[in-house]
Amino acid sequence: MFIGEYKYNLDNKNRLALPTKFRKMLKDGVVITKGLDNCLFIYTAKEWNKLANKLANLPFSQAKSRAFSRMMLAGAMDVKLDKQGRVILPDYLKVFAGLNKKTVLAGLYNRLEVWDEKMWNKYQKVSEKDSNDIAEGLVDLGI
Amino acid sequence: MFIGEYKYNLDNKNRLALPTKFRKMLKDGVVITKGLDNCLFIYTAKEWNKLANKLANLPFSQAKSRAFSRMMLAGAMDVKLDKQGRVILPDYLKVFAGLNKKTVLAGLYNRLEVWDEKMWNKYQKVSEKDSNDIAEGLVDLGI
DNA sequence: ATAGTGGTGGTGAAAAGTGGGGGAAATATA
DNA sequence: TATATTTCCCCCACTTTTCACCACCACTAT
Repeated sequence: MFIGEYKYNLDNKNRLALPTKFRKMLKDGVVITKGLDNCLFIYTAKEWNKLANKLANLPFSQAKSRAFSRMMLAGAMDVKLDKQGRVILPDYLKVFAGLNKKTVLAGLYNRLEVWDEKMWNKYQKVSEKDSNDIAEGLVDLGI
Repeated sequence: MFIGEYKYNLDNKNRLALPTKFRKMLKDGVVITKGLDNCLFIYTAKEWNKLANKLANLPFSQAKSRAFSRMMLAGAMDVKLDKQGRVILPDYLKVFAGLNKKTVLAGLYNRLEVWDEKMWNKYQKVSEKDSNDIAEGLVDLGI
């Protein structure tokens, strides 16, 4: 599964390289969707299907369900890797995540996250400062 | 199934192109109807039948059920795709959804939604503000 | 030092988006 | 009823975009 932090450049054709060591796992294509904290989530087809099946059964009569589905489902896009291990990012995802040239890919076990480098650094800085406080709150989760 | 966000132009003959990757699923024709939040819903024949059965079984003794059924059933129209993968939108649906030239198609798993681009952007903006609520919804799904 | 691997940019062919014209069917009118 | 006119729909064509493949450069490891 995915761990680690990787830096890549988004080229002017919106192509983003995925870390070499993960490419064999991702060769059949991935699903990229809007994540939390202004980043993008990348899932394998398998992991995505688990998530999508839960989402598919939400009732469209509830306004909140609709908003939720529109973010996660309409926000998603399944893409294939080219021979160099790159994916093409749709414009709307690039805009959503505020991506410029320098991006950071972060492995979070069952997903990869895509961050604009500046936002990543800012987030890191804030999180480091608060990490002690954050850790205190994790007792409830058994950590 | 349908995921993703796609931009298309509605031409001056009310023709709307459907996303290329979905056309093989839709080649036998689709049902377009009035949706919620001022957009249109597009279903395959199969998915439409499921929905229509549910609607038909709503208790017609309740005014709200009747109103909802009238919107979705009387609002529906089955259309075929031309050789270019386009459908013709009836005027009343175009008016209902406030469509101009620039439209957005959104994949919501078992349906496609048709939005006027401006309304879509406005909706997205509002939803982003509610993203905290949406994130808490994720917890309920075990995500 | 050299070979191999990985990141990045470019190019050409194929496909997709979009607009228009022509023909058939339908309706209206004489 | 026949003819003329209009509307609708199908097909064709052009232009733009996309995608797959190729090539180059840099860095690393043997």
